[in-house]
Amino acid sequence: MYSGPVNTRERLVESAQELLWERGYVGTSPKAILERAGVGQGSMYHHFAGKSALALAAIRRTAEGMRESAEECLSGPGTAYDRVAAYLLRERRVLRGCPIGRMAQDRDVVHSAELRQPLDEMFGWLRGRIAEVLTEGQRRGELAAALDPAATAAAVAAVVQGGYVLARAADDPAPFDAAVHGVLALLAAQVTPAPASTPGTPAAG
Amino acid sequence: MYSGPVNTRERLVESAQELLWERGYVGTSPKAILERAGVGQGSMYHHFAGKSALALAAIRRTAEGMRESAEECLSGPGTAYDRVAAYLLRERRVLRGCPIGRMAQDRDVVHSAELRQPLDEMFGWLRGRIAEVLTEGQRRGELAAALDPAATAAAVAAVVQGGYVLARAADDPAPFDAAVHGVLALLAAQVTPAPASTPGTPAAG
DNA sequence: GTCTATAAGGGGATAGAC
DNA sequence: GTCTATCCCCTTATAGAC
Repeated sequence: MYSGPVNTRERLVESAQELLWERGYVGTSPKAILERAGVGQGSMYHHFAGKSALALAAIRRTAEGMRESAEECLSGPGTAYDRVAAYLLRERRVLRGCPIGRMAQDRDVVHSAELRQPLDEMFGWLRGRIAEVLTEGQRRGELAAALDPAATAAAVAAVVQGGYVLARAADDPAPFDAAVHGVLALLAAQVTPAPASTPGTPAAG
Repeated sequence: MYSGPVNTRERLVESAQELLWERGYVGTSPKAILERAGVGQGSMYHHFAGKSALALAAIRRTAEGMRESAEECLSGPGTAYDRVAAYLLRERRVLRGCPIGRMAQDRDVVHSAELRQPLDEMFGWLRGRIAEVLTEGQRRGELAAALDPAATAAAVAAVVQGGYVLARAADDPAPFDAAVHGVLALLAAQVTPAPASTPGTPAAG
């Protein structure tokens, strides 16, 4: 039973978000969206020019949500390593996959400049934000100076997206968890050993 | 102009391989396969029970090809690091994505035990094979003993799959290359420093 | 073996009533 | 604003001629 917003436009967008996540762009028909939203066909074509316009609204909203939840982890407390770990280890319904990464596999989405833009912005922001966190860690002396923040950030983001792929292929979240722990262990080796809380003041005499 | 095999069954399988790569399972119609292969509808239903049977043959063949080309890199010369690097750096048409990883995003494929099996086997083999290479590197003293081979292998495989996703979202291979170099740099830090060519025999007297 | 013909249903959009 | 009716083409498959 539908239990979302009363507003028709909202219901359409939310239904589209869910269906795009489950079935992708090609696999999602306007009819299926309407049925899930519980509205007639006329309502959709009143609020949106067509399938792609509705999909654009849905993708934008999903990307914004992802950005917010990622920022929550990455701006949290602790060291740079802690914050990246918080992002990598945050609870996910792994087998559902990433609603934005999913779109990147869809021909119609990638071939449309308009539909691809939210994906590009979202992942561009994500890589940049992780790189910022890593750079900050280097400035604070938490992370090895030799680390390339941009490349490492791309690797971190890629592990998440690739983890979803491996997990779905296996129908088991285990490969996702293994990949995340693998990259975290590699990153942990870049953490500067035993920094004194006050530089120049060894902890024990 | 079609320039593949003369054999009708072969033409169907190869056409299906290409279209599944480009458009995914839902996005690929029997009609499109027939047109690309240049055969009539009756031929397809003579050789295959239907769309999914043809797709299964195509997916199996693609998975086998990927396995062979990965094995070529991973069984090459050099240290464990060299062999993993060879796999990660091998030439790829990045924006096309991975033909097998692509299938893992497709609902109809993942929900069918039969169609998902080749994906599961391929990625399972890949993670295992990379883990073997890493374990061998540890035995030879090339890699830090603390490294978790299975987790690291999963991370390596995930970086490739996720790299494709990031690159397609950006319509630019750069994020793929950045991710690959990021994980390689992290792995390089696990390489045992300056092993003597003959243990106990320093290079210079 | 390979072809064309045919069919039942869905995809995506428009028209127009209410 | 929201609904139903209608349209044309595509999808997947079957039938049967050659």
